[in-house]
Order: sequence, then C-alpha cells, then structure tokens
Amino acid sequence: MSTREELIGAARDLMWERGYAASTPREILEAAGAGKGSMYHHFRGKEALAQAAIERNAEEMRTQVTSALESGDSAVSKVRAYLNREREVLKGCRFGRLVQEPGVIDTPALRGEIEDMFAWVRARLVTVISDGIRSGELRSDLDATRTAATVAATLQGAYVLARAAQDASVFDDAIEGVAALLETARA
Amino acid sequence: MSTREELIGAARDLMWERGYAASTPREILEAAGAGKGSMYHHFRGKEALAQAAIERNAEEMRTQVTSALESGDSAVSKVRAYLNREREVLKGCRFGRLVQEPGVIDTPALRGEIEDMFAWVRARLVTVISDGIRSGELRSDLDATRTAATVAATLQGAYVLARAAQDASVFDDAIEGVAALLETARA
DNA sequence: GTCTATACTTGGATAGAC
DNA sequence: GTCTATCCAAGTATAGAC
Repeated sequence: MSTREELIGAARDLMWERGYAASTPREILEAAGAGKGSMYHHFRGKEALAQAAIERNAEEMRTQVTSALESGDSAVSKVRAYLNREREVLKGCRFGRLVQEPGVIDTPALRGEIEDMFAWVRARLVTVISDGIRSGELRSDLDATRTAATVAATLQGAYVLARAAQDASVFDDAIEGVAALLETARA
Repeated sequence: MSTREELIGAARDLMWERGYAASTPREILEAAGAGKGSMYHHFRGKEALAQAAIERNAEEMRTQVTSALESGDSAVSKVRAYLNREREVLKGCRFGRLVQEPGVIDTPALRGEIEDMFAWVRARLVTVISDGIRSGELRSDLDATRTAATVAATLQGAYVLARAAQDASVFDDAIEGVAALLETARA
C-alpha cells in the first residue's frame, strides 16, 4: 500500500480510539511506519490528514448503511438490520465520538463531513419509515422524520451508555428496545 | 466563594466545553482567578480536581432527574418530563461527552462516577416504566429494562445528532419521536 | 518522496518565597 | 493559602539532506 494510504489508515485507527485532538502526528506516523516528511509531503498538516481519514470513513459508512437498509422485506426489518450491523460496541461510532470535540466542530472542513453523514443517514431512515407508512405496515400517525431521528439517536446513545458501563449488553438493550417500540407502532 | 469552590466551578465549565484532556490547568486557573499553587494545594493534581467536578455534576444531575421523574401522574408524562428538562442542547451532556475520552474511561476514579450516574438514571427509568406496566398504563409485553435503556440512549444520541448538525431541532425530533413511540405502547 | 534534526509552544507538575 | 519561577516532556511544524 502507498505511504499515503498507510497514513490515512493509521489516522483512521487512531482517531477512532482517541479522537482528533489526541491523535498526535507522532503516533500516526509511528503506526504508519513513516517519518514526518512523508506526512507533510502528502498533506498540509494534521487537519488535512484527518479530513482525508473522515472522508474515507464516510465512504465506508454509506456503503454499509445502504446495504443494511436494502435487506429484509419490511420497514421494521430494514431498521433492525441497520441497528444490528456488526459493530465494535465499546469502541463507539467513528463519527459520533468526534462530534464532542471543539477542535472538530469548530473546523468546517471536518464538521461538514460529519454533518453530511448524519443528515444522510437520517434521510435514508426517513425514506424507509415513510415507505412503511405508505405500504400500511406502520401506523399512519407516525411522524417519519421524528421516528428516524429517534432511531439514529438511540444508536448513538447506545454507544455512549455501553462505553460508560464498559458493557456491550446495555447497547443491545437500547437497540432491542427501540426496535420493539417500532413494532408496537405497526398498523 | 472559596478558592476551592472557584476551582471546581471553573473545572466544571471548562470540562463541559472541552472535555477532560483538553481542559488545561492553565485555563482552569485563569477562569478561577487563581494561581498554580492554589490548585496543587487543594487537589493532588488535575485528575483529583476533575473528579471533584464530576462529583458535583452528579449531585446536580440526581437532583434534577429525581425532580423530573416525580412530576406528572403517568409513566409517559414522567418520561416526557425527564426528556424535556431544560438543556443547553448544543453544549451536550456533561457526562456523555466525557465517555468518549480514553483518559476518562481508563481512569477508574473518573469513569466510576460516570458509570454510576448512568446506571442510576437507567434504574430510575426502569422503576417508572415498570410501575406504568403494573398499573395497566403500558402494555404488559413491554420490557422495562430495554425500554429504559432506549429512553436514556435516545437522549444521549439526540445530543450527538444535534451537535453534528449544530441545530437543536434534531434533538427535539429525536426525543419527541421516542415519546410518541412510548405512547403507541400504551395498553 | 522520505528521512533526521531542529525550533517553538504548551501541558503538567514542583520548589520555594511570601 | 497563594504566588511566581522553573523543570521536563510532548505537540506541531519547518528546514534541508539524501
């Protein structure tokens, strides 16, 4: 793999574990097996490398979510597939963890990618839920926008609770709970 | 107010905004109007001050949540009161934001407070929801533990989504959505 | 294109005067 | 109790050789 790709991969790993601010060029370079010169040759600096890493995360996420939301034959089963993707629960969400950092939120190039990602996920969930309402699977009084926000939020919050407890079972409880609630909203 | 209290207050504010790692003694001291000597006199170091700040946050949170869960006369209205507490949505949750940081999770003195806090909140929600099931308000096939985890997770995730979008309306959508789902689970 | 050496700043903590 | 001066390590970036 090219040095550039090694750098992006190392940045993705370290940013998942530590976030943006705490991911030092020193450690990224060590993990990538490269020297400082390489990083400053391929990227303008830490921020540009981080942006490339987030972009790569976004590509991967869109592929996975698209796949999950195509599985199953009902709205509820699609949402379940979305919630049940394989995940390293205690490591958390690559995007959600970055949202807390002022250094990310205050940097348009970084926040923009994250904002777009979450907006895209919610839009996809709105489509799935709206289709479920139209097809008669879900109650007609369900608000698709709000329900989609709830599903996406439950997933993000489930990571938070599981990490606080250092116990993935809390994650499972939360997502199973929202899936069960959605089932009670069947028409 | 005593210097010690000023230090705790400044640490609480800065940790809310920046988290633990990025809250430097330098800035805390500047905000508190104190010198380095004061901090190292009252606390063993940054970690001990952070622990005191988190403990103070926990006291405040328990008071607020207890109050919210006592309001209203039904399980759903109590949960709604919990979800609708006044909050500075875009600043996020004082506890949830810390959970992402390895420096917090890997420090038992800090993580313990946070873990206990979330476990306590979930336990209180389980009680409210269980009572709602027993009283006949909520469907008997609802799983109280899972549903409580979902409610707590939706709140945490709502903060994440709103911060990513820099728009509090996403927060409102998510919590209104979970409240509406809970209402469809009425017996 | 990649390396090492270096510069500059900041973080966390300690020492010792007042 | 509180202050200032100081120490040491680490973060980010640049310079310039190969």
